[in-house]
Amino acid sequence: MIDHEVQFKRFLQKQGLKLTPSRARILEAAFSMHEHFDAEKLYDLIKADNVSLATVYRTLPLLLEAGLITRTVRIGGRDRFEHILGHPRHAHWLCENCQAVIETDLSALQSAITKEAKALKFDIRQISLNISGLCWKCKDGANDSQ
Amino acid sequence: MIDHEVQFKRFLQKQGLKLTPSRARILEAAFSMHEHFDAEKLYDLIKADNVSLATVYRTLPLLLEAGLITRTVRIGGRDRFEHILGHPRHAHWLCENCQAVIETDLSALQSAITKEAKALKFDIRQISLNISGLCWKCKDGANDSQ
DNA sequence: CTTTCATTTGAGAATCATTTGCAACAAGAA
DNA sequence: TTCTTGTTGCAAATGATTCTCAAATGAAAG
Repeated sequence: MIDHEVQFKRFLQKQGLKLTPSRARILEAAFSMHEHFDAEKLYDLIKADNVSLATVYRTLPLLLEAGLITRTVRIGGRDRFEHILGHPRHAHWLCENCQAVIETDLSALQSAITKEAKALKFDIRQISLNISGLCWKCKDGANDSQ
Repeated sequence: MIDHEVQFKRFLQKQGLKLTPSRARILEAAFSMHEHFDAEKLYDLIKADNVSLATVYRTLPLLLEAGLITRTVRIGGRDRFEHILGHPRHAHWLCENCQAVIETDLSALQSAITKEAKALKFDIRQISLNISGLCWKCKDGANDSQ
């Protein structure tokens, strides 16, 4: 059993839940994605295995709570996620024109945020830094705004 | 005419649009709120003046583009906004348990972000730093998770 | 293996914030 | 006035997410 599967199983058991085949399949699919994904994209990947979209939606919050995935940007009315494997904390730069998503390291900000958290006595579960605007491509020439 | 109204009018004219009574009313309502608000809350405030919810939804993006309001946190499936007046950039700390929203200054991070933007040649329109987790109240005693 | 009992699941219906289509309007230009 | 273009309220449409429910499954104990 792979590392993150063990982690998920442990998390589920702590809540009296089980690592069912469907859940394992969803987890696997999530970790097979090396970019952002949304519920629909995940579903496309596994619907052949007879896993319903409802179950995908039911499992996503569990993965979130287990700390195995994070919610990142929201595009076109859809929540996007990404798994944590090899994804150190990063900021998302979202171009309003071409919808491109650029990622950058967050470590420069990390310490400032942690310090603030200590002052607030806040227990951080997730940090999400999204900066929207225009990427270098759309900023100059491509004035086809909208 | 108030300052932000002038600003909105100017913005609209630049796109060949007009500052209609409905739009002015929505702008006014948005600036009368001194906390976060969502479309519905705004609508409640002005429906007596015969402004439709559809127009509220149509105007929100305009205010956003004009830089007069920002989209902040998303709670209960609803987008929340806030006007910029007297609201310097800040982070939102969202408690997953009691849904409280705490705001803190962003200036400590501002420079790091600006530096990164320069490197990326990215034209920043909006910065949104949301940190979710547990506030000091819910972190300790209140273990009524979920 | 069988019973028990809580958890899970797929399928489809239901929700609910947000968008859109449309016909009536308003305002400026010609 | 007439043409054109943007605007609005209303109602209907959309679309992601959630819920319902009866059937299936799983773990534990006999």
